[in-house]
Amino acid sequence: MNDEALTPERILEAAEDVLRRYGPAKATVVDVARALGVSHGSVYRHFPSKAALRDAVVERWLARSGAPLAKIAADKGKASRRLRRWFDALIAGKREKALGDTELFATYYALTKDAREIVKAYGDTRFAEIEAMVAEGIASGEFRRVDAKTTALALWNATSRFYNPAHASEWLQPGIDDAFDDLWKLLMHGLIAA
Amino acid sequence: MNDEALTPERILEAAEDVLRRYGPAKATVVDVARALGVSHGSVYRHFPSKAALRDAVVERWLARSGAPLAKIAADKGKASRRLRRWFDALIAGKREKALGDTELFATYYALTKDAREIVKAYGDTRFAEIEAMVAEGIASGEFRRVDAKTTALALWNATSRFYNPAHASEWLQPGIDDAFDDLWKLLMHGLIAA
DNA sequence: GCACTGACAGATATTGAAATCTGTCAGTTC
DNA sequence: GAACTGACAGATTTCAATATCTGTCAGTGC
Repeated sequence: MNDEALTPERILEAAEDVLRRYGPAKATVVDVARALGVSHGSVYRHFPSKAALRDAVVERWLARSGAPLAKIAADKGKASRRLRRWFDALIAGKREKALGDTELFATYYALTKDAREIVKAYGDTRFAEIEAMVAEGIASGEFRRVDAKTTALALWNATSRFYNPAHASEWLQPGIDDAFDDLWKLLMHGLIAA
Repeated sequence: MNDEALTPERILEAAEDVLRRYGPAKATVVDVARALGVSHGSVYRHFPSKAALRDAVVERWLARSGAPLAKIAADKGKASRRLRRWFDALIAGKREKALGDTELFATYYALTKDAREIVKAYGDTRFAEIEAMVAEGIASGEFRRVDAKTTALALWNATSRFYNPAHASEWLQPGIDDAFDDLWKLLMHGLIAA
């Protein structure tokens, strides 16, 4: 047992461990409580439902994933280079997780399917970062005078094959980096001011 | 019973019916044989395994899906317009199937996961059509002097969100057509000769 | 001889009874 | 009295017995 106070934070850590160990299909609230040495009723004092607990785990995970991207977006320097670094980091992060610990990645991917709201908020934040970088590129004269929002969306859509977990099985294909680079060049050719 | 000769063609039709009715999880070779009024052993005289039968069903389905695209690719006229019509037809076809009969679409999508070879061949054929259209656009001076193969791949990758069944759930989002149009404009801006 | 059947072995799927889980809450503890 | 427990109802999952399916092949019938 543990005499530390039972906090949402401690519960989340235990929940992550349990999910990592048992996977999303087998992990139960009872398991989480057992790992903490408390009754499962106690867990329900801090989270109203199993779904809410899972959502919170996903939120923590996405917050960790998004931090380096927010950092890049806030950097100084040429917008085109920053955009490219941002997408490289996005793709590298996803790929590292997907290929590094396949099972854990599958677990988180499965969880995101039930946490649509959370995932949408994460997507909105990321999208805002792209849009801001595009807008900066336009303001500096580096990019054509396109609409920042629609262009950001076009970039986001165009690159989905390289970061969307639904495509994870394709990330092992040889030449995937070249394919991204070729696509990026085409997109930038359409975006850079003449 | 039926006194027509038992042919691969008749078996495929019955298999399609059975798959449509029961779905990929429940459809059995015994069901197909029952629908034809023969013993299941007879089916195995024409297809070496259940997997081969399913593959053949997928192959037929993909051949039907691909025909209109091949036709557009072989048309005359400006490459950029033809490319756009081709992608519009690809996307419209997928979307019509996905939203028209959700269950049947899910059935075929599930089948394609086990028919990788067949799907790859289909993808190669479609890819060759794009490449040919790009090459024609370059030859006519309409497009920049890009590499046809890498550019075709870039277009294929950039648009996957709009035709890949893994994204079918997103096809109902409002503004999806505008999003595709904006992406297309950006891509063409990068491709059309100055 | 050729197309087909039907019984078979081993693999897979179904089923329903038993076990476990989720979410609640009256009661216990400190 | 705030934090926690544990028993409970109803929902979901597990498990093992049972049924069905896949793929083969010797045998039947035309």
